[in-house]
Amino acid sequence: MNRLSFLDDTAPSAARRLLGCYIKRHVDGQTITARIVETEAYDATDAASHSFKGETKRTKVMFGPAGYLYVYFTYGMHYCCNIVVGSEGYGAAVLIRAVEPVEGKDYMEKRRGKSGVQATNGPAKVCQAMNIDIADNGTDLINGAVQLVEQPEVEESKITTTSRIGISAAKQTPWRFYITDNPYVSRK
DNA sequence: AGCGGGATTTTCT
DNA sequence: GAAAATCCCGCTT
Repeated sequence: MNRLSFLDDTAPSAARRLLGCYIKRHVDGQTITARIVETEAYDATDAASHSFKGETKRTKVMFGPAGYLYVYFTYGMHYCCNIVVGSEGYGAAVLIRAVEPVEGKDYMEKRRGKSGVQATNGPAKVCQAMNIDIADNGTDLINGAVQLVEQPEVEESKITTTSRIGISAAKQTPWRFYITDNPYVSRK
């Protein structure tokens, strides 16, 4: 087992557990670190998930083992990144919807052309800020240019659970999680 | 503060 | 050919 064994869990459990963890990005000769503050869970039983209708070329990474990065392109101009969770062969992942800059805040604000919470309070904003695109799809989160660093679990009492944003199917499923009162959360 | 539309292209039917 | 796990800007209250 590796240090990311906590990802081998159901998508909603892993999504809760990922709150507070760090994403480290190695790019342009520097290290960028961000704390995950908002997530959404998707799995194969879920009509809103890319994996719902089975594996395709696009969702191949989702069906692989946990601990890899799943990046997809959408709306003709945006990338969103997910952390693959659960068993190999089962399509599940957790969307990173918002992060709080820990290291390299200037780099992120410069790439975004925005400052403060506007730099990283949305899934496509996170990717733009951290310079993540389709070339990073399938990255190993232990050894790759994008890494996941486990942090102490966020207390259940500090986590808010809601329905997900921006989907048309399974709108009621309460699989969105965020750190209550964190200013970088995309929306209440 | 809230609503509505436009941008822009990959992916799957 | 339509939809898309979004963002930004402008217009109206």
